[in-house]
Amino acid sequence: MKYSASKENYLKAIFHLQQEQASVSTNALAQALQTKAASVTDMLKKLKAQKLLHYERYKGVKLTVEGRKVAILIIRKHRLWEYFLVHKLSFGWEEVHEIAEELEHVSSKKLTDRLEEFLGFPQTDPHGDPIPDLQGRMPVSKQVILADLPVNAICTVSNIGDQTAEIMELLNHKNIRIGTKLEVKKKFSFDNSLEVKLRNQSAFTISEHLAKNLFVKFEEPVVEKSKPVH
Amino acid sequence: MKYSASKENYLKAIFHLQQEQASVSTNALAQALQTKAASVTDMLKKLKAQKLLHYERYKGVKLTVEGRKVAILIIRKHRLWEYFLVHKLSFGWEEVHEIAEELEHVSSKKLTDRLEEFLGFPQTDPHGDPIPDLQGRMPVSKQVILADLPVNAICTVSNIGDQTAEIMELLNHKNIRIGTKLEVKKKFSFDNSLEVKLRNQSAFTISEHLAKNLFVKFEEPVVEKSKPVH
DNA sequence: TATATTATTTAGATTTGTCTAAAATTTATT
DNA sequence: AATAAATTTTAGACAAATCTAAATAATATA
Repeated sequence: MKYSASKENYLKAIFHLQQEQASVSTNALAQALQTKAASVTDMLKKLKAQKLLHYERYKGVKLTVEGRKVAILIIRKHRLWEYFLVHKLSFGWEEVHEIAEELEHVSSKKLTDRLEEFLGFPQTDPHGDPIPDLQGRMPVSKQVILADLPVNAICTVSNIGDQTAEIMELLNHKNIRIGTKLEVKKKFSFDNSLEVKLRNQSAFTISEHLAKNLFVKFEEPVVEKSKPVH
Repeated sequence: MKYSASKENYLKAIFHLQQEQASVSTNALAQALQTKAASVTDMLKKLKAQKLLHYERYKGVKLTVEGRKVAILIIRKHRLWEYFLVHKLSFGWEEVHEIAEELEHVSSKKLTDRLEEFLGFPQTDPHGDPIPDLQGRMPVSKQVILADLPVNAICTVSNIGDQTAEIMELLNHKNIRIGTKLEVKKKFSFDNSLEVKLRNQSAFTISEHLAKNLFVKFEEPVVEKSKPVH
């Protein structure tokens, strides 16, 4: 079955919002899709008629199994194209989202699968988000928020929360990207800012806001084992 | 300026039809776009209002300079994507047209230009059609129809006329593609069929219909120079 | 040239996705 | 619990792109 770009965007938005809350409200969708609540209601009725979601008026929506499948395949396309744009066409990671929003609606399944092969079956997109496989299985990455790490923790940035142009600008400036290794040097309880250090660089401070938007893979701090004396 | 996929398709179709006739009729467009004449009339009015074409009722249409520019940029995108699909994703040349019809409407100019660079600035698409450059200049290839060649002529296939799945199927079967060298062995006036020969292959017959759909670059037949006796 | 045929346009509908404004429902607050 | 506030839905409208059927214009034919 083929759905309009607009419908695909609704399904995708619902999928993402469902990560936070099991049931998604009309208003939340309207905000996510930059449209009006009335338009959302209209569309939900159509998507319900197509059995892509469970919806009862005033109750919010959930995707059906089918709706979820469609959403994941869009996300798969989006992330594969992002990977292509960054690693083959040398785009900056902060500029690819918008273009991928268009490319993800190109329908050919064969194209998606060939693209994946051409890219060497990447596991995550340039923002660190996992790429669902062609059966629509998406690895769940168990990552942790940078803000939650203890002092002296060493970690690798694996994902960016709010992928806005603003955060990307800041991260570029601070030279932080997916895969960057960080060490937490100090935490200030006054404003919850923390001081971090990159390899071969002096430490600098990042705000609580930023630290809550950086997902990392946490590696246990290496304990300086004192050499046995003999 | 950004135009809808539908409008872009109209401009593209008019451009192609203008290669044949200076002025394009409503019916010709309806047929090319697989739609009804009434729908064409409606759209022509809108495109005229946007100054993309010259149109007076009952008189047919021509693209304006602006309309032509838009059309060529779509064609540029179409052909670059076709090249990508064949040379990077290993698609067969007969299956890429449909996918490129979708990809050509992705708007980012930067994407198109980066793609062109990534592909190494190809001059023609997999069907042999020239790829316009980023200023919208398109090389005019002076090719000739295979049917018009004299006996003994040697030529290289440079373009396919009607790029339908049907002709592609036939050409694949006969092992003819862009770049294939052919020698015209015989011409039969009875049905205008002709016998051709590929390198290292025995001669076979092709129909007039096919011969009129194969564009070739003609090389003067090599005259067997008798070796000087001494 | 008058008439038949074909091509094109107009008029009026339809579908998709959106909107505003008003009404209905749910949730929060006194 | 009654009322206020917020959320959600309905009703009615609109723009884009399409359609059918009828009307009009251009072209071909007798």
